[in-house]
Amino acid sequence: MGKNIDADYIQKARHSMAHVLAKAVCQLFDNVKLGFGPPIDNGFYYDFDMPHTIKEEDFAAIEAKMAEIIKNDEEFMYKQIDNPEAFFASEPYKLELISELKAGGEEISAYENGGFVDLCAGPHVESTKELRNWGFAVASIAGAYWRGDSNRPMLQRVYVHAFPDRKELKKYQQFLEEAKKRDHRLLGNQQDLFFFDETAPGMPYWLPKGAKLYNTLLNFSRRVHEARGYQEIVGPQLNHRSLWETSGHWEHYHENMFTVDLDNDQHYALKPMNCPNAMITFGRKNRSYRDLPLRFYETSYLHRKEASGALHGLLRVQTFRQDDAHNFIAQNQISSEINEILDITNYLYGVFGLTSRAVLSTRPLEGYLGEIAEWDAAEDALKAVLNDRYEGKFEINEGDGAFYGPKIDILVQDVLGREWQLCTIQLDFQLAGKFGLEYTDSDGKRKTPVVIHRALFGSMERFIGVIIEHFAAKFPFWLSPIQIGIVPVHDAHVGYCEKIKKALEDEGFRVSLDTSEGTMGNKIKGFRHEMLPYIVIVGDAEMEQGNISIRVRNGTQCNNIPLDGFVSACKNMDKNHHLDLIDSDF
RNA sequence: GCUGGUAUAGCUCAGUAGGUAGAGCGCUCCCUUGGUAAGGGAGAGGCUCCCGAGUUCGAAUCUCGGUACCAGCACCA
Repeated sequence: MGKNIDADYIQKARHSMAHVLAKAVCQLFDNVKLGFGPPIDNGFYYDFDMPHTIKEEDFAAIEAKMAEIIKNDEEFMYKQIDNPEAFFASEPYKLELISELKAGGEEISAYENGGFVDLCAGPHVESTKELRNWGFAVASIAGAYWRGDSNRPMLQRVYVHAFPDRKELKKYQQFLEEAKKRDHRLLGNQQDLFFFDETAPGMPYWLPKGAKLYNTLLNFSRRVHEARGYQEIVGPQLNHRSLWETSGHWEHYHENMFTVDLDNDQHYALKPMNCPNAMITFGRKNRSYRDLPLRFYETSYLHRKEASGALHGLLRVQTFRQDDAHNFIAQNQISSEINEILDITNYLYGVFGLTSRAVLSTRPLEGYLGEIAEWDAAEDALKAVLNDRYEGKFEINEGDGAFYGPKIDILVQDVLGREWQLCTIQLDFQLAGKFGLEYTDSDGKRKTPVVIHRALFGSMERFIGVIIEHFAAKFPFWLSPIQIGIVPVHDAHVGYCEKIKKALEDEGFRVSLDTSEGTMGNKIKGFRHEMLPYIVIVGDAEMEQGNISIRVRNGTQCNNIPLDGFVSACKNMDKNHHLDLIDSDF
């Protein structure tokens, strides 16, 4: 090819291929109106508006037509259009863009390949010839609002996977297969962790093993926060609407709240967030500057009514718990407190082997509350902290903060390189004031505290969904719902197995002994299917020597090792949250 | 909420121009008493084929409405 395949070239080629797709679709179907066709990470898409509804059956024909166009060696040529409104008269979406471009004083440019002209700023590859070795496949079809606006028409979006050669496409498709196997909904069902019922959409039922996982994680979070000076509180599930009016939720968040209307015309709502009750709790007493930072940790159940199409396994639910806290601080404690919170976050994510990056969202241009000077000071403080911690490598989303204060979001990458937003740390200059909260400063004056809303795992449900996929349900020892399975070679060994089980349980481990009928091979199969970290196997040889043999989840076999050596290894993994299983030197 | 799709045994799925449903795995029982991911044989499971209404002599199969789920969009922890 002789072309330099760098990221820019790939973008250019994908975008060129989007034109090929558009041409193919225009040739195959009648009355096609064109929207946008940009390149994306795994290829490109193009939005169409047309009477024919594209179905999966159409994919092959589209691919064949695209291949034909590519084979034709069509040159991409810049095309001067003197009267774009006339030229694109039958393309309403393009006309909209043209008028906007003109209003912005920008040039109207178009590209042509093989007689097909599309409004486009370019650049493109020289000819479809360059796309000959590319691997591409129509991936899916979906509805997408014109310009992402739910009030505007919905177009048909065709997604195409496209890579510089067929091998890479294949590799990407295999990656998708792998991701599919790790889908937490699939694994959650296979591993008996959780399920959903039609009568409670978006509200998971936790099965015994899932509940074990959930509680292990929650208790870990509790211990970490307690050690860092957080105090756990538990507020009510249901509050009278007057509370939500004070906090502003009744006005701004009503659509997302499950409300309860009583016969006596009193109205309540299930809490969608913990903050208002934390405010009430702070206000219960006179507070001194000596009490700050005051950190209330809370993991209550939250309920949020979501658009039906938004629900997605554990990653988007309607009832969930957070490792939530509200930190009340003085103005001059912002830096130190944010630093402290980022410390905890890094520690927590490190335990799971998750890497992360930070995004700072700053003051919105409109609709923000408070003084600009206060915002600027806070943003400078946050930038300084992030600069220090991430060596300048963090993103800034200008104007994307909440109306009440700037925020830091942490995005986490899992082993497959996919990114999830879990953690959010939000400064709030407004809420304490709404509740009339004050503390007495060292100079005797009454001051309003700054509040930090922060959830580090985010929602426990979403976090569990992410780590199920991250670990492919092969959890580290400390987190495994069942840590050790025991298999007797035959019935005569059951008594010895029971002794081992008791010894392990006395040390606090979660153990399962299979005394059912059936071959040991089947029992081992069952435990392996459950992804248990260790399977202890004992028969005559082990009984004689008072030892055990272990089958480690990674396939390693350790024969005739002392029980106490195994126990201390397990204790070590539990205490230090080892990511890997110890498989030697017991 | 929007666009398109799916809804049949515990799981994965097949099926019939509309005439009271099948496979594999799992499960149960019997035989096998075993040394590390499926030993052999037999059998049970759906009788509302997601729910409701309609068409029809007859609907799980057709039509309409609803619900849930799936792929996206929008929204979001």
